[in-house]
Amino acid sequence: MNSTASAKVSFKTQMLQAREDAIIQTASRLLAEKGFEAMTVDEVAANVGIAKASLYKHFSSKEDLAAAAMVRVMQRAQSYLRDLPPAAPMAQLRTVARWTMELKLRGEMPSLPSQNSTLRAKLIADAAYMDGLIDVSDRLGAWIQTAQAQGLLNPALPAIAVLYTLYARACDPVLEFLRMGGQHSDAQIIDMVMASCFEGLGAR
Amino acid sequence: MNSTASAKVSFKTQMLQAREDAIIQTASRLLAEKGFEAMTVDEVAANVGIAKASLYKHFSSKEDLAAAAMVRVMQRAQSYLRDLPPAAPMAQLRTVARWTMELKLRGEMPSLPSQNSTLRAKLIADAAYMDGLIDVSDRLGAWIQTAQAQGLLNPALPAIAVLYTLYARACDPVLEFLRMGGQHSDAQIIDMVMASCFEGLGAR
DNA sequence: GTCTATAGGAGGATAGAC
DNA sequence: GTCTATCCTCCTATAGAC
Repeated sequence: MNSTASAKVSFKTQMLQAREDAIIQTASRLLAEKGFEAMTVDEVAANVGIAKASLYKHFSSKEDLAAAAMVRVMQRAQSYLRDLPPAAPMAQLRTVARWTMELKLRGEMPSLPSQNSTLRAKLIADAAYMDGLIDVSDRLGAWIQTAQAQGLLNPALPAIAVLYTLYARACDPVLEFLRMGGQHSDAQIIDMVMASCFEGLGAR
Repeated sequence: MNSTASAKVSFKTQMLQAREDAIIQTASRLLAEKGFEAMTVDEVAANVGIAKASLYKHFSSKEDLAAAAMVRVMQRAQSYLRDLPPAAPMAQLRTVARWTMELKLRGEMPSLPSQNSTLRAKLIADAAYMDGLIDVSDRLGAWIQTAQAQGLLNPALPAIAVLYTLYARACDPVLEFLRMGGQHSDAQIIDMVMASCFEGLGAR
């Protein structure tokens, strides 16, 4: 192996990696737009600009492709949480919630398959996804517990309910409902959903 | 027409009506369980215990069937709101929110097609559905505005944001997430989601 | 690994007898 | 209106040449 051959392999690998990235990114976007069932592999391939058979060289099934997209999102959340500058737990929770809403409005947040589906089974069996989910839940859970101990969270809510609520708000349809209304900017929409999430619908 | 013939026709009509009811109810349940895309007409027919071709005598397409189920839910909400005993607006809103969560946990609340789908277009073109939606929105909207005037709702939220949030909470995945955890009763789950909805995640 | 072409199968919708 | 049997379209997945 000389350096030229080595560089060539590396370049080739990079090209492949870049293509795979493009596939995953497109899949992620379509997953957010239409959901797993309505998304077709033809559509993903066409958007990337490759033949469907080529896509199947990278991912052995539609479920695999979608799972890769979900893993990508989860890893993105992991690195986001890991690199977050230190702050008070309650502030961290608000920051993270706002970030997920921004992702959602940018069409980069595939909705979690809460409904029974083949994708759901695939994800539960996917070690990378579950590891990411557990890591994210642990980090959020630690902040939640500390914030609870500081008396900053609604005492009627167990930590698990707070965690699930934060996950659900990342996919909140209210964001797109309000955007369809066309009366508010994205920033205003996020402020409103943040307010309803943390302060509640009722007056204080 | 003698009375016997008349009774016979009426009976026959009732049978048809009952079958159509069964079809819609089954479709509604499957719609809640799996969503529109994942639900198959074969499945609905099998669950009702009739042939698929028979189902197509009642509904001319899968979209029509699903739309009928959505209209049914909407009409149910209309009559529920109409028959609600008088109370303070804020109390009404809480009562309605709790009722929708109970429906959701009983598997009788088909999730709204927030994602782009053929069903969505069908519903927007469906007069019965849109009439129901507008009626429900008007009734809730009146309570929301009164509650706002009374200073009982979060002033950071315009009425439309409150309305959309109530709609979204009727389909909140947090309900099923918490149920999957198996740590709480349905009543406790609803109490928690009600608390996070109206009081917010933050302490007061 | 990328392509074209196609197999294979699921599911929406219909034909035609009763 | 209900059935059985079938059509036909769309979509996942693969074969085989380059």
